[in-house]
Amino acid sequence: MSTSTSSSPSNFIRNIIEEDVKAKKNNGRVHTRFPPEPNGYLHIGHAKSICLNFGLAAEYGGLCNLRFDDTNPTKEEVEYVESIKEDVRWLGFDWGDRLYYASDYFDQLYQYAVQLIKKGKAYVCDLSPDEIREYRGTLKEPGKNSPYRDRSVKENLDLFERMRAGEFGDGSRVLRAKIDMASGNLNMRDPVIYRILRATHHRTGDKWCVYPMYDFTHCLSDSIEGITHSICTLEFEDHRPLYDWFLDELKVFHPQQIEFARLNLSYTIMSKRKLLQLVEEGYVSGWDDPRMPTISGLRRRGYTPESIRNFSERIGVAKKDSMVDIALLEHCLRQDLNKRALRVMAVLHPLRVIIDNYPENQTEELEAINNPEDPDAGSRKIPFSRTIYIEREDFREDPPKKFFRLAPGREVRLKHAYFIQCEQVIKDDKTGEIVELHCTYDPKTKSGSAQNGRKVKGTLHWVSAKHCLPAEVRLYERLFTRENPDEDKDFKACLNPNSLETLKSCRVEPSLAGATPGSHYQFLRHGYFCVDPDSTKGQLVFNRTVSLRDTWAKIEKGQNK
RNA sequence: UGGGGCGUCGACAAGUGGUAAGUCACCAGCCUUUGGAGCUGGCAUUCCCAGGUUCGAAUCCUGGCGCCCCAGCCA
Repeated sequence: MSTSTSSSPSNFIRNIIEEDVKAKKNNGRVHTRFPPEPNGYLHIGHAKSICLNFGLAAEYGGLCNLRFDDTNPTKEEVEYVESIKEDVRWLGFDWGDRLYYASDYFDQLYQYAVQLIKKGKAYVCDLSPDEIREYRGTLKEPGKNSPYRDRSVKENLDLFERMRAGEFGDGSRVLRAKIDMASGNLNMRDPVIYRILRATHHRTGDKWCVYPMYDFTHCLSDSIEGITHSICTLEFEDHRPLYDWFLDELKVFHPQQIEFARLNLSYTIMSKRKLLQLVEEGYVSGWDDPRMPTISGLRRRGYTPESIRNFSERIGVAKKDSMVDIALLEHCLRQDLNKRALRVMAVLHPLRVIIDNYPENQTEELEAINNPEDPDAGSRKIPFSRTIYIEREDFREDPPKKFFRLAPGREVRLKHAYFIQCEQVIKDDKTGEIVELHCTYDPKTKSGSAQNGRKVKGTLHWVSAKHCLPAEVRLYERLFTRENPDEDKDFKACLNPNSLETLKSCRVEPSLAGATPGSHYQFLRHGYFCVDPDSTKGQLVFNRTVSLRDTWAKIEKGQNK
């Protein structure tokens, strides 16, 4: 994956690294890491971070670790670590033999804590959680010292050891860093660094009943791994002074932290907590529901790793809070799929068409190109016969201006086949619904062009009734109706009730028989679709990944105004 | 003056004292056996505002204004 440095847009992190390398800082070494907590599935926001960290390392000939920040056993599960590994791999990145867990460092971390105690820089505090909060003060008023702040080193060492040995109850005591209760930065007001928690950890089991807090763990884990550039999101800017304090007091390798703005995407939410809520309360079918912004959801929806990586590159990296238009993500997707997706014909809302002058029992095999964007994709044969299905919306009994599809008396082209002309409309006597069309074809227009140069405005896709395959098609719209669902008091209030439409009686061309889950196609004139794992032998199921740009829909919308 | 950040087109985003890149979106046209794709053109006399320094300021200085983050024994 050699994204050439020259073509990559400049950003402030690249500039910093560039200078560090030039100045031979860390001997010119670049080592990053992607540090997720295994408490949920990864989403597109994480993808930005993954691409950044792995991308930067690759670009400067460095390394990138995958490390799980697993310091809270009450929220973490192996299911999540497995999904995270799968997602990072799927995105196209390789952590080599550098798969780490903060829990691997628990012994070392414990020793670091002991060192702080010995330096008189940490103490065991018996205040209750409520009391700690009270003593912390407020944003504008300083806090006050804990009555336990001046315990002797000896007593602290003894108490901390007994905390670890399980002598005290959960939450009864904590180990705190002794810094400054009057600091304007709340993170510096004697933060908790160890708490007592009797919970089985997914990796260390019941070995520990004290667990280090994130702030203490994270910076020291980066230090232990020799991370040169600790890239994280903006909200940790306030924590940097604390990290600096730990690192300096302990006199260990000091990574450089750089903060950037997390990704916000229009019409979607990125909060793991809220995503979990959608899953648990059944608003979606799971973490990999194709409407979810999770990596697994995007994958099932039909997104490609290439499109996500390209997107990550194009949104840039900065410190400004921003909201990226989801149209950009969709653009990257279409751009990728346009080049690689095989074109096939599928009719989503079938309308029967009988070609009266076409021989009753004849079938022709017509040549169809697989992808006009890719000559190597070759071509295939598709069957044509007297009865076909076309898209219901491709016929209008009373066509509006600029509608150049089929209508009574009109002639259009059937893609790869013949020109047909509409002769008769058959309706249901009771409902008035159009049930079928009778047309005639011009045998001299085979493969779609007239010998006499006659032009036709519209080209329709179709399938042969006798040969087509049944299929289910799932159409997705954005999950939320508001550009920024987080602005709502209850983000679920703007959930889009029409985010999923399931079409059960679709017809697709026979070449799709045996299509495997995950494969991408362009349904001509509709959009890009992929085969869903729910497909069975008798019933193919397709997800609409993204629609094609629809100029007609835009025109018609304008006409109705 | 609690602390920390951030303000460049509708949305992203380069630019780091030499006279506003690029992308998405949008608009117009060309082309087309996908109303797809592609191609061409348009789209910030101005960079949150006001002063100042300078031959020259988005970039430097001063003062405002606006937005985001922080009071978990979560990460």
